[in-house]
Amino acid sequence: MSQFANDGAGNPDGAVLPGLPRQSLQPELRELPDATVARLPEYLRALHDLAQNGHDTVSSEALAAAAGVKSAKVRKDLSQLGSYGTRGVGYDVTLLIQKIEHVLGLTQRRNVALIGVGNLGHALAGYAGFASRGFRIGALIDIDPNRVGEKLGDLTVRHIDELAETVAAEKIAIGVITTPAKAAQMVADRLIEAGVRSILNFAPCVLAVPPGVEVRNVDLAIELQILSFHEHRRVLNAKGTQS
Amino acid sequence: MSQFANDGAGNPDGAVLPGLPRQSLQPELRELPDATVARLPEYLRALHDLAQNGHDTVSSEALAAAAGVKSAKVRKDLSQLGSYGTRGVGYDVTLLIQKIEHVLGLTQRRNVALIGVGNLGHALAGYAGFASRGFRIGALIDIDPNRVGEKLGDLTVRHIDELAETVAAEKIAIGVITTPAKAAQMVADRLIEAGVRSILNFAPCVLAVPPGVEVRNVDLAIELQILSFHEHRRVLNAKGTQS
DNA sequence: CACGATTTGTGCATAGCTTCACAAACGCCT
DNA sequence: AGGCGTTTGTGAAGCTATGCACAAATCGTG
Repeated sequence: MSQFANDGAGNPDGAVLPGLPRQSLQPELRELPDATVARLPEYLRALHDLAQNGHDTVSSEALAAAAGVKSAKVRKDLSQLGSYGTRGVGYDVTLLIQKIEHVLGLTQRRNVALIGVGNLGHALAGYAGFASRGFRIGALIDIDPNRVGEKLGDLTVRHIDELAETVAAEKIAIGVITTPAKAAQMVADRLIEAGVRSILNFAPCVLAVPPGVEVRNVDLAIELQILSFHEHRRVLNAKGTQS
Repeated sequence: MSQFANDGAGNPDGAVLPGLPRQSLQPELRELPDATVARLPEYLRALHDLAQNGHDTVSSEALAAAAGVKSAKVRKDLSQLGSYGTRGVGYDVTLLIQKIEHVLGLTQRRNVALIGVGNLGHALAGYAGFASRGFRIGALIDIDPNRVGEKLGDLTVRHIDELAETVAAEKIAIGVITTPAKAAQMVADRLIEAGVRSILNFAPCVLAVPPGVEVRNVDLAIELQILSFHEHRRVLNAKGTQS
């Protein structure tokens, strides 16, 4: 497996810096609930839509509708940022966008390396949504010599042995793993060794990483299986009620 | 937007059939906590790995390690299934696999329609992970006449106007939306009208759907933004402690 | 300037999830 | 048979997140 203890990499979990106080401190260092952090990007997306549609201000009610949550949640989340809405009016859209982008650290563009240029890797490399939301794909990496050298847009696929140099040269902050599962741990280890501390893992496996490294997993089959459960449950319930 | 009230489509939420009792009933109809349902697929993946490596039984401790969670969680989750582990020994791997697959409704293969055959759609169409985990891509749909007719593997891209017939003919249970955001709501409406009640949405937007329809959202940019937050936070903390 | 309509910010209750800790159950060995 | 080490299943405690409900603040208008 790996030289690291398994600290439970994954989205559902995540005690974040358990030693620190949740309240007070400079607003910069205040601990934010994970659930809130996960929703801020959704608000941000909604706010950008609203801004595009010419809204200057937005009420928690309206923002909640646009983001698919309840208004109380919005208010509580935003109050965590020490945000300045004005009572009777709502939130200033552009101000709120700035605030959220600041908290999420999106004021500087972050460079992403994509490791594994197969099916999914290709798709992500060509996905415009990254660039438009504050990220730049700064490197494409693979282990297959046949793929190395291939050009995609203005990037050339490089070999994984050049990972460390590439990470340094391109100031890579985030590694996206789109390799088969059996290669993923090795890739993660190398990324971490190269100094990367944020990993988005599409491989269907659990990565063991040392503390301080943040992993988020996206597993498409798992999503489908969860849907399958509800689908299945509907059928059972239907049978249950009709008898 | 849509004719439906926004019920808060999204992963973090989801009150599931609030009216029903959580306990007793036939074990088939017992309500399962959402958090548990979300983890069952992870256990399943780990169990398949273990089975492949020749393990006959597994302790909650070992399974927890393989799935990246704590052992108490595993035990509680599995006890929800009324699962039969044996004390002093652990869980029978193949039995547990069967049990979980049964609960998730994976005993029958489910057919998936993929709407939006762009970058990401192509990648998913070619992704072997679906087939190997109980799903079959039964239809490829697009709105662009230039893409309609294109062949991918043994499937031909069909026009969205044929969606309803295709859903019926191919017994589609799940719709996967990989269109641009502005088309997603329309696609969702059509899917629902055609009888689909489970949607996996890759478009960066909130879908409004009527009650009884299950939506799961996967937004890659959001995952990156959450990572960005932690990255940013690390820097702030470093500055905070060094002064 | 006062009033009414609106909307935020938040204390509090509730619900849901996680973790601990331990008794009960099991297999194995003597 | 009995004792020992192991491991499950679960009650209870603690923690996090959600949602309600309302006081405080703000704007517009007469």
